[in-house]
Amino acid sequence: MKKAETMAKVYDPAKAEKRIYENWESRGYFKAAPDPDKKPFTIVIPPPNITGQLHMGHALDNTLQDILIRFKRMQGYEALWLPGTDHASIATEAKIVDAMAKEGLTKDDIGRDAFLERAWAWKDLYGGRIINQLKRLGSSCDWDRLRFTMDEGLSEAVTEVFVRLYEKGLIYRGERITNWCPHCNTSISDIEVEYKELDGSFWYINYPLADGSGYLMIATTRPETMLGDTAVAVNPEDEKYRALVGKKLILPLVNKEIPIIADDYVELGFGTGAVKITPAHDPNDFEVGKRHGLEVIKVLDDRGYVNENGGRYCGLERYEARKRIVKDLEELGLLVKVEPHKHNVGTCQRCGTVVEPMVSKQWYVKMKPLAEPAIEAVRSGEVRFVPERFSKIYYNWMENIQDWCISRQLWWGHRIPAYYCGECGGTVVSKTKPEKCPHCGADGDKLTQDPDTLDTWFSSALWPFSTLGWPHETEDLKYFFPTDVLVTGYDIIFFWVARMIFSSCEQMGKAPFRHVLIHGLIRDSQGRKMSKSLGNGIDPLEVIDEYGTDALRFAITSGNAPGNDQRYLPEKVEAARNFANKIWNATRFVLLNFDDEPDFANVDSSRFTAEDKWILSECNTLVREVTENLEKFELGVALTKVYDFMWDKFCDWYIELVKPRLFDDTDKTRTEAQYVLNDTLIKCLKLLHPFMPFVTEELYQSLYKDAESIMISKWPEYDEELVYEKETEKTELIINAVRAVRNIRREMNVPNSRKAHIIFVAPDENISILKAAEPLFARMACASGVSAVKDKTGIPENAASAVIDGAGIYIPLDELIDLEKEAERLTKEKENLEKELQRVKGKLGNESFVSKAPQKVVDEERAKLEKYTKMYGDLVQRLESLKS
RNA sequence: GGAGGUAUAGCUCAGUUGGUCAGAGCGCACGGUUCACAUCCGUGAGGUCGCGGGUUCGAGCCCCUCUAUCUCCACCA
Repeated sequence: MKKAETMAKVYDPAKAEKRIYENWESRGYFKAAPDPDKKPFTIVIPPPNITGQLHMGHALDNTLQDILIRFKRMQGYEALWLPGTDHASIATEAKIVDAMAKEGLTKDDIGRDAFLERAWAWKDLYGGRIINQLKRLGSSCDWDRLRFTMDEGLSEAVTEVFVRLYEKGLIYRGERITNWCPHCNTSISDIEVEYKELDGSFWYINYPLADGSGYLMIATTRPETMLGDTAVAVNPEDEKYRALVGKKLILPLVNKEIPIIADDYVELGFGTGAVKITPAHDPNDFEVGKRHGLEVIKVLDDRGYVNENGGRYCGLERYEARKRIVKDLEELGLLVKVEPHKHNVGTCQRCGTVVEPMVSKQWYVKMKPLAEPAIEAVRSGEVRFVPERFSKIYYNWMENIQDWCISRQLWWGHRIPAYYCGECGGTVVSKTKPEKCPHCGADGDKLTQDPDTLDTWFSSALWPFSTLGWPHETEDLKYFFPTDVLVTGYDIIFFWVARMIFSSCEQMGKAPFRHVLIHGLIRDSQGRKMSKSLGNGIDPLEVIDEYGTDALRFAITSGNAPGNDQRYLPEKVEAARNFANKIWNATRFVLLNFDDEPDFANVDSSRFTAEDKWILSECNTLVREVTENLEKFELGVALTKVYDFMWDKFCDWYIELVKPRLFDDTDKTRTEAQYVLNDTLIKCLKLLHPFMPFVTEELYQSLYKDAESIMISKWPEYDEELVYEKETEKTELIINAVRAVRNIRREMNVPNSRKAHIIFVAPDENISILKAAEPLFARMACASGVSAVKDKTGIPENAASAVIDGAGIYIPLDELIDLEKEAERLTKEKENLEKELQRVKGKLGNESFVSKAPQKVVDEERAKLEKYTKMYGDLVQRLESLKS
């Protein structure tokens, strides 16, 4: 029995995908190892969070990577796609804290060790989930190399880098204002703060002068911080206040004296011109305070409650304190007015809580020296952003970079390798706990390690080399590093891409990858960001269940420009599913028309017909273009080309054109048709495989008896032999003729059941071609017969007609013809042609066009002129004879 | 305040180096039960490529102004 007879009429992805994936995996096709005979091609995965669930962003990101990896693997590269997961310290810790809260437990209740035990258990439980979801996407990662940011090797890399940077003076510990999240209870870095515009108020408050001579009015959006005020500042140029500088104010509610100082920071003409200075809770005020030697008084604790410095407000939550303070000021008559005020408030990226700027002692990475080589790496072209415009965003950030706060008051993460001596108070940074304090010689047990952990991005910044074995000089590292492409969304350029680049420049002396392929977001059908709170997220796994992985992959990688956001539309997936089904049926057709054992050994290329050579040549062009597009990361363009070729050229034309030969057992070129069908289809499947791995594999296996797998088959190559201009012209003549006939019949409302004779009036060289195509016209254009003649004598008057390049077409329709309608139709045609002619004539009549445009373009225009003139002449004649 | 994106058919979007580039899918109209596929086939209608300038022999594509819209960064108490 033929294979095709066992194929269902409709492709069922659910049946195939699991089996195929397991086969790939068990045969070890995803594995990569250094091979001196091959060139490496490496991608490291953006490690998903262990707490993560696959979402559309992952689907897109990983599909793109898989396309590149599969393409390169087929091209003969040693293609490594290195997978892994990220411990995501703050996100994971928050989840575990939440889970514990349900049991009525807090971190402090169970202690650090027990907490970490829970965290690891969590990782074991959920860390694998996302991996299995990635597999359902068809991801061809080398799973044997699965890494985790907190596994032993990567932790070693983290410590190594920390110590190196510290020893170089690029990591320091300092007391500064940091963004503090009172909910997560940790410091966070600048980029972890998201600004949201919120409705707030401006409170205008009178601070009494100490000498009782009046008041100084200030305005604030955070009245509770006044508890920590240690001065009021005015601009030194401000005439209004010049006399007050140096005088004292009584800080209301606290009742202590604070000075009036002059500082440029205060902007003339804004607000009241006087600014309360709270060095402990505002970055600008902190700087002012430093300049003026002001006392730094912290009035809030880590949880956002007023502390003992807040006097009678001590113990109040910050917003509760705000209310009370405003009320008290009002009672004292010091509150002048309240104005509504919209302002941007920093919130915690993770939990959304309003961030409190607070002075605290944290570890920082000094960024300026690290940024410079990282900027240079992009400027020199060592790293290229695709699309290029994202390098601007990168520069913009890198050139204005602030020091990076890397310590977190969390437990889940890499512990900071710093030790403090209980004897002398000295600090030691060391890969392992020192036996003695190097400062005072105190015994090792006097040394206590910093309780804090590192920002999760500190470890992911090392990902491209830590996963390959660094700091050890491994074979993998030598072979696979630097990696080739990093694929990620633009939302993560600062968090990750930039940090990988400077970390790699610093540690490896070169950039970690050559290309950064940036993609956009997948939004909902209305263009909104998919989010949990909106509940508008689409689960890729559900889409896969319904339409298949290939359909999803197709839908999200076609029809959008690199770096642009796209909307998720179910219709798109549906169209993609239909395409998978289309090629399924095309293959089924090809197989149905094979003999049991098609013997391609006997194929004689001299027996190839015009349409054979046409499709071979078109397919050859396709191979070249798709390969070029993929090399340039123009994935969507590449995919569209394969789609158009397969559906339009291959299915709608080539298959239809060869049907007469296939259905006729005695046809002398039948084997050649079978061969070309097979050859073209296989090339197409290969070109399509990176995008739609499952269906292409399934079909490839059907076509090839002993095929191992399409994913390790050889990528098609452009063949200079396969260029057939003459045959292409011939075939296009047939195609255009068929189209024209169909058009006429449709316009004339001729039912398909009514067959009609077709008369072609054509130059000698086309006569035999058209005549020979009689069976095709019969099949494809409802022809009862075809004649091809040199001139119009003898053509019945009541014929519908059309003019194409290379032939006049006449269809005698007797009673069916409506002469007026026919004339109308031809007049429309004529007008269109006139327009074209005018355009071409105008161009060629323009002397500067003829002299300045490339010869090729001019020649093309001349050929057009000739063609159109001929067609126009024919049309005019036809119209005239109609009228008479 | 700074930077960037987008504006093309009713809808969602392509358009790779300026020269058949005015396209696709969906939708719409009309017609198709012959043996690959109705998840299909065929035919067709629909756009002065946001406005206005400029460069060029030639611009959807390059430059400038403007309008609309989105995003990122910074953030004045």
